[in-house]
Amino acid sequence: MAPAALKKLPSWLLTQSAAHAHRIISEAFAAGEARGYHYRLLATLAEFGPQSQASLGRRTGIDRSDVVAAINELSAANYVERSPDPTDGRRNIITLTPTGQAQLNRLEALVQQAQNTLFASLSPSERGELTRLLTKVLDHHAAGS
Amino acid sequence: MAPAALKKLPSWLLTQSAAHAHRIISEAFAAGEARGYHYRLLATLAEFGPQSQASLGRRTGIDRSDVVAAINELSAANYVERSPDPTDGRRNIITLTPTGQAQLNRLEALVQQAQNTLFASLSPSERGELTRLLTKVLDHHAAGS
DNA sequence: CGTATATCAGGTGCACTGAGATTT
DNA sequence: CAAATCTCAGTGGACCTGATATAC
Repeated sequence: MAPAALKKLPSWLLTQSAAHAHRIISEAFAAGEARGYHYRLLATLAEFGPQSQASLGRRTGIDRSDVVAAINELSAANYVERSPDPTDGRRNIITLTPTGQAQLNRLEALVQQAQNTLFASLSPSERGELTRLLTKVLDHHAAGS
Repeated sequence: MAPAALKKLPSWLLTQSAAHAHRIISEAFAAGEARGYHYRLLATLAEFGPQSQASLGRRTGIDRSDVVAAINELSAANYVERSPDPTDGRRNIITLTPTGQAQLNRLEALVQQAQNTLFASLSPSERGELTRLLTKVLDHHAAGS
């Protein structure tokens, strides 16, 4: 149905697959009253502990500007706490609350379910191979260029 | 740098890679005064010939609503012609002009260059494997569900 | 009648830019 | 001084929904 010129284009396959992924994942997160940014931030806080917004931005790949808005929302829901860094007046320290950890656990389950929906047509070894290839592409562009 | 919870998540790898792809491809198209929608539509017209906007939407995966706007732009640049279908009063027939074909050729070259930038870290066989896996994922979600 | 087409109006999530204020 | 951090305002492309008018 789609033109051959597109079906042979890796970048098109990538962005189309990502669109499906985005839709499936968004629906999953919506069931948990969340967005992708929320999950990324909560997961990063759980893994690396309390940290500044700038650090969260670098680790999650979320723009500094969008971190502000997302933390506002997470803070309003009492999933994180925002407090000034006593040792550096420029920074806020963002801390995951127990409520936030519980929400992260919920989202974690939803996101794992979504992986199965999204990659239902791939065998476990194919999923591993896809993961390996995408990681390679990503690392290349994350470092230098 | 990014948390392990994310780096192991295929859907995250997919959307992150797609973000890089989108950026690289967008810059390439900007050099040709175009957007992704324009390329998709021109390529589809070149491959399948004159057709209705609804048909273009189905083949490119572009929403019916956005097809209208994109065809407006392509038509203003004289890349396509929009004329009523004499055999069906509901339809417009969109036709690629010679100018549009020339623009498509330019975009084709730009998009191929962008593939090399995007997948520079993959060997030819790895690119083929990635294409195969993504096609499999895409076909699964394109058909039924 | 229901279905398909074209159009318009709008919303949302995501990525991004620019500017300002503050602190190191 | 320069550099980093936080915040706010705004842009833009991609994707999607709903409603309308018209023609099959």
